[in-house]
Parts: sequence; structure tokens; C-alpha cells
Amino acid sequence: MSNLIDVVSLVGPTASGKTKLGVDLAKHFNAEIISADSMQIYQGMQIATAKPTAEEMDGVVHHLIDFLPPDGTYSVAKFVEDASACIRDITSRGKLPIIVGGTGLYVDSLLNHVRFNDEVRNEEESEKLWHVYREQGLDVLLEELKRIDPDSFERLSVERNPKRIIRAIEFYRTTGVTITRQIADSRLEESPYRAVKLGLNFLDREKLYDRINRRVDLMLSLGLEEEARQVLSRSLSITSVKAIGYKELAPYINGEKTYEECIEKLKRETRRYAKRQITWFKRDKDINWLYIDEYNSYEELYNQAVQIINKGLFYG
RNA sequence: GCCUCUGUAGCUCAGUCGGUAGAGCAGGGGACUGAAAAUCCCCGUGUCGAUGGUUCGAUUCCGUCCGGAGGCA
Repeated sequence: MSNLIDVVSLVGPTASGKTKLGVDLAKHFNAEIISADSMQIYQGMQIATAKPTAEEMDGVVHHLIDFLPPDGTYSVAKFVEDASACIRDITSRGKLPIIVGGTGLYVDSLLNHVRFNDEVRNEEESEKLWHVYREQGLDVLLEELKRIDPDSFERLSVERNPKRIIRAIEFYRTTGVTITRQIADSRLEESPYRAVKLGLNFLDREKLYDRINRRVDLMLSLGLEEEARQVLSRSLSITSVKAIGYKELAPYINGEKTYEECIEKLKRETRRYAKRQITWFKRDKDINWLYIDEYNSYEELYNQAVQIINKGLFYG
């Protein structure tokens, strides 16, 4: 008998059917759902984020959905804090937490119990560094990084990813600790969770892409364009502007591009997003993958999921 | 019917003065610690429309055929 906390996680690319399976599993296991989705947190962004409707939730309690106005910022660190509190709360009421979502960084940080530094993000420092980057290029920043944190210089100088290089410097300047050190420190504590991990995907990538394309069409028929007009007219935070669905439609709404061009772009961006999600999740060898096109029916897939969870929970 | 142009990667097209070819887009693989629906890295063999001919050698030149576009009657 361990004192680890049992949780279930359900991940997968967008449009793979996480919402429905999550709800069905929650009902079966007397569970509540914690959403791990960086965009479904926002109010007013319903259609584009494929946020579950009341009907889809079907009475199952969902946490961390639809609670932040679009001008609010959010982050992994905040998510881990919020979701951890949710797990404690759900568990204390004798129920099982199921984490459902497509934001891999969120899920992993939560389940691995990553400890983020207490220091909050330093926006001004970050802005300054971006300015330097735009004015003088990346090499100046790389030089500084080489001086303060040779290890992360090693890692980051190959890909030359400005966002990461800037964050590494920003982090050091505000905390006096290197990001390399922080990453190591963040994993010192053992995770208090024992997670049964499920992943939803297709063997045949084409089938996923078909589904994504059809879902975008469905979103449009549900009024995505009108939602986009509303969302785009509000002030958005640095996080919420990134949502796929609005910025792709903007050129059409502004009369700069045709409807067809923008829809194509929207579908393509969604497909690419799904591909990146898959790349992220593939790395976790503990995930039990359920390949949708390997099952004859949803019931079969559902039963398999139930079996895996039972096995993990009672004999894991 | 005649004339001209055209057929090369999934798509749009370069190119080879004859030595079997390369860009963009699409697509694939990967990275990922406070913006992650973000940010970034790597990856190009394809009967060069078909078939004859010339040639040591043809995707390239010539003939014929098939497909596409345009022009003249």
C-alpha cells in the first residue's frame, strides 16, 4: 500500500476524441476532470478551442476550464499550482482525478511534479532582451549566455531558438540562478502521483487530418466566424492571442484575403499543431496508446481504456 | 484541319549548351522547464508524358503518338 495519489491522464492530439472518452471514463470511475489545455481556460473562446459544452460534459465536473478572461495571462507554473490544488480537492472528496488535455508541457509538468522557481516572470527584462534581439541579432545574446550558463549555451546555440535563449538570460538576470540549475532543481522532489496514462491517436495520420479538416468545417457551421469577430475585437493577452482559429481568420475579416485561403490556413495550422503534440507525447514511454483506427467501434476502445485503468489502479 | 506553346517531386515551377535534376509550398522526423494552440532545428530519387531514332550515353536533340493551353482558318 503506497501513499501515492492515483490519477489518470488522457492525452492526444487535437480532434482525437479526448473530450468524449474522458467524460465516459469519468462517469465509470466516479471521477472529475481536470482540463490540461492552455486555451480552453479562456472565457468567450468556445468554438475555436473545442471547449466541451454542458451537454458534452454530461454532468461530469470539469476543472480549469472557462475561468479566465481573454486578457489574462497564464503559464505552466500557474497550471501546476492550480491543477495540484484540484487534485487535492478531488481526492479529499474520495473521487478520482482524470487529467484530460492536449497541452503536453502542462500535463508532464504536473505529473512529474516540476517545481518552478518562486520568482515570477520578469516582463521588463524579457522585453529588453527581445529588443536587443531585434536590433542586434541573436549572437550578442548567445555570447552573454555563454558567459553566464555554458551548459544551456551548449544546448541552445545549435537550434538558435530566440525564445529559449532569451528566457534563459532573463531567468538568470532576475533570479541569479542559471536555467540549467533551475531545471535540475525542479525535478528533485519525487512526484506524489501514480498516474495511469492513456494516449489517443490514429495509426494512419491521414485519418486524423481528415478529422481535423472536418472539425474545422463543423466549427465554422457553429459560428466560428462570429466568435472570431468578437474575440478579435477584445484586448487579448500574450497567451490568448496565440489560439488557433482567430488569427487565421483575421485576414479574411479585415478583407485582406479570401475566405478559402484563410480556411485552408486554419486547417493547415491545426494539422501542424496536432503533429507537434504527437511529437511531444511520443516521448513519454509510459503512455498506453489507444489507436482509434485499430478498433472496430468506440465501445471496444472505451472498454480497452477501462481495462487499462483498472489494471493500473488496482495492480499497478 | 493547320500553327505555336506546354507536359519534370503531392502542388506551382526552375534546370540540364547531351553525362539520369532542384527551389518554394505541402508533407515527414525531432527539440521543448514560467507565452507551449508558443518557439525552433533537420529532411528532396522523382518511370523528367509515352514510344521510336541519332549518340558511347537522351529528361535534354529529331520523329511519331497521347494529354493540356492558346492562335489561325
